[in-house]
Amino acid sequence: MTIKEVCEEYGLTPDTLRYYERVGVIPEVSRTSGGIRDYQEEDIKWVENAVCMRDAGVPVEMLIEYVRLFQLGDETITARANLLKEARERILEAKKKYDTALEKLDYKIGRYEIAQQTGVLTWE
Amino acid sequence: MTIKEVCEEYGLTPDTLRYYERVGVIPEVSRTSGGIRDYQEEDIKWVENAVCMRDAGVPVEMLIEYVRLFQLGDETITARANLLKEARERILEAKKKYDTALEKLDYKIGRYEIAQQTGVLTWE
DNA sequence: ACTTGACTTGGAGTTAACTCCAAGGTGTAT
DNA sequence: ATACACCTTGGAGTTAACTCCAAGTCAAGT
Repeated sequence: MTIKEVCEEYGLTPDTLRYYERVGVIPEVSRTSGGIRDYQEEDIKWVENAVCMRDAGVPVEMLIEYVRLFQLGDETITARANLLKEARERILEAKKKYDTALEKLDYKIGRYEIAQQTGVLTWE
Repeated sequence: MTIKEVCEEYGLTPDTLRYYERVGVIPEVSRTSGGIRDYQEEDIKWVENAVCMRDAGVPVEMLIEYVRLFQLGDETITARANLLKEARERILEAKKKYDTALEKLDYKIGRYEIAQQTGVLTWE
């Protein structure tokens, strides 16, 4: 799979994918004899994972650390597990904040709905 | 209320609060005769709102636009309502992605839990 | 063989959202 | 009235995460 195809699949730009590889968000990608990236299933799994975690706000730094530990082998299993748990905690925290904001927004939007009938936004 | 007190209350730095005011994330704050910020209830509501929305990933640009519209008065009620709805949609989208990531993480963490007993991470 | 378009690298540039700094003013406690 | 801590502004600097660019290589079609 070429870099373009992977990008289309996951909604990234080639620059972003190359950047991910360069800084270690994903391990080095397989190449053709000519040096052109040719993503294998394994590579694509890493990409998918990176996209998923980035979409959930997991910092690039954390993904790099995970890949680094992964490449060190089975001794780092505990460390990797801890990293994953930290990521989960962060996401849960963020989600809580999102819910607070949603409540606020729903309340406000409700008030605006009424205001749009009357043309005036009352109280507060 | 001084800038420091507000900061402690909401977990911001004075620089951030002043920045919010400067770029218009919150309207101009009340001052003492000497020119020092003295946050009134009204000002604090704006701060609270800004913090809540920023924590949910709503971009500064969007908050600025909301404040701008607010200051234009009741003609902008529909525009403001639309802005709020857009913010809500974005947050809902983000939350979905967070859930996807959480599922993935929970699955992985489960596998790591097993791996930690055996010392080896099998399959995949 | 030649054109064309996509790919390569290393490095520089951009954007959003702060964060820091210098030079000076304020205000309360000795 | 003089420290002292904290406040002010305008502007510059930083950080994370891309994003763009130049100069060159590769590969598919004619």
